Amino acid sequence: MQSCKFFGYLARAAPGVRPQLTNHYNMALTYYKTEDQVLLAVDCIIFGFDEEELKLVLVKRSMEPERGKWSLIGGFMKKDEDLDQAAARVLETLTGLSDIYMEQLYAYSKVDRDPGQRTVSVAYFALIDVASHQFEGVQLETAQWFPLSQAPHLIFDHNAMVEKAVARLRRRAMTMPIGFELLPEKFTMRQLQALYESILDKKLDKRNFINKFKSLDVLIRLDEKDMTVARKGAYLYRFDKEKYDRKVEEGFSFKL
Amino acid sequence: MQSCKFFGYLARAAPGVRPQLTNHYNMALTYYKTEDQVLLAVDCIIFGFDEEELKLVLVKRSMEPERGKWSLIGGFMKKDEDLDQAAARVLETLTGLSDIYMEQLYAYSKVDRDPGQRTVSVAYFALIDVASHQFEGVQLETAQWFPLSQAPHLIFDHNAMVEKAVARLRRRAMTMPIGFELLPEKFTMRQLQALYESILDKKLDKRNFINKFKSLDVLIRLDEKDMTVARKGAYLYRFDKEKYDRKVEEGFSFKL
DNA sequence: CCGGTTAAGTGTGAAAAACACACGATCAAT
DNA sequence: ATTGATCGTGTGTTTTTCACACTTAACCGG
Repeated sequence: MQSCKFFGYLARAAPGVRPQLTNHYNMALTYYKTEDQVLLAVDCIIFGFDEEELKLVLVKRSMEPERGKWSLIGGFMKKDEDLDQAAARVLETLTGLSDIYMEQLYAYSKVDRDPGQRTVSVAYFALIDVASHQFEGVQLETAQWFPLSQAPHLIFDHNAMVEKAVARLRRRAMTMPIGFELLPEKFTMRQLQALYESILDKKLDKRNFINKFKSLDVLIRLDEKDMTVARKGAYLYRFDKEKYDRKVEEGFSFKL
Repeated sequence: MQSCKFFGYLARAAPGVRPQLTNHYNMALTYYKTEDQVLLAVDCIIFGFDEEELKLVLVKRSMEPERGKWSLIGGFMKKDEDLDQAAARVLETLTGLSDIYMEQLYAYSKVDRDPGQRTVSVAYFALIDVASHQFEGVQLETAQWFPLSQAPHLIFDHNAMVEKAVARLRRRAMTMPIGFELLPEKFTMRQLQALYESILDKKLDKRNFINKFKSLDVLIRLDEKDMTVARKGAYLYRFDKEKYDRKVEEGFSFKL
């Protein structure tokens, strides 16, 4: 945006001081040096859907102490990357998955949240379709899908992170037709409804649901049918990303 | 929650390693040492309302270079405080205001967002009633209220922060009767409506607005009238925090 | 090949919420 | 006493939401 933004924080901290051009750099160094630095972690709440229910990935700690304790996957942000990149890297490193929908959730910063060292953690949540994104790699010997309702106690403040992520996912689901990230490319209405039911944790009426979605006009009904699911077979649908994006720009609302 | 959470990140980073109980601490130190630390800043978007329109506080940088550039108020988080505390401290230091509604907004982390040094900034937004919270102190020689629509270009990514804060405020206003923070304790319906109109940036119908709020049942009409505002005088209302909190727990929705 | 079984697809009417809309009341100032 | 400014109020219309039950297609087994 601007060219020289060097004294942003300096200006605020010492508004009376008027440094000369000759020593900007030193002053900044001096100033910054007095400030504390902290470790910045990212933790990922990875939601998945597998035709039945909403799940999340947890990793089991395999060593003492705390053997048997579960945790979100996480890692530290490096100096040469931003938080989004760190979250994507952590996800890829630990699951082999890339190009996944991720969204920043909240920064957790309680002083004693990590007894090891002062760490601030920024939680991210990710959405993936379980079936079409099988994990690869040994890292995940310890990782496991948990049905949301059966998630165990987690270390640190990870349970709070999960709760907040669920709340966010729920709000997203109710206000915009998110959730396609959680389904395969082609899906049936039944699957979509099951997804919404498990996100919102309540039963929805079949007809009202389909009507609502039809009126949103972001689905394309294909000529194919999924014959495995019923004698009669169920139409497959595809998400119309273009129409969706156009509607997002127009700022459409959506209520379930 | 649990007692010994020490190896949370270690476990994830090196799942194959199984440290002995005797050297937990050293291993953790070694591990943590290899990770980068960064400066963590907080920047505050301070919204205010003064009977007419929505404003925000900006501080003018008074020294070269960048003289005349505006910025949000901000500062760095210290090791012995969390982000909420840091935000409250920054707000109090620079404006003398304490006990103000604040909410974490988003963490900004682009590598080059602050050319001075690698800094991640967590934005907070605050809501205050301009009239009953006059600034004190010299610090604010450089601070100034700006009507939202007339806010200037800001340093770094501060404009993006403001945009996001406005979006959040708008969503809040539409889904829960927030905004009482922005009004004096007693207020007229007209003021409340003017506030909502300036948050949502559109005209609302007087009768529908009052009906909507009446049906929410979180306002108490006082016997007093504000006679300055019209010949006839306008009823004063008070926010019923108890009822409101009860409703929030029941998870009420609200749409404007 | 025919009847039985299973899940899919489909539309309407009632209730609730949202919206548009206009005029009389009050009091101060002149 | 008249004027002017602004407050306060209620109803009818439209839109959205919700509840609800039967027919259809295809496979399966006898």
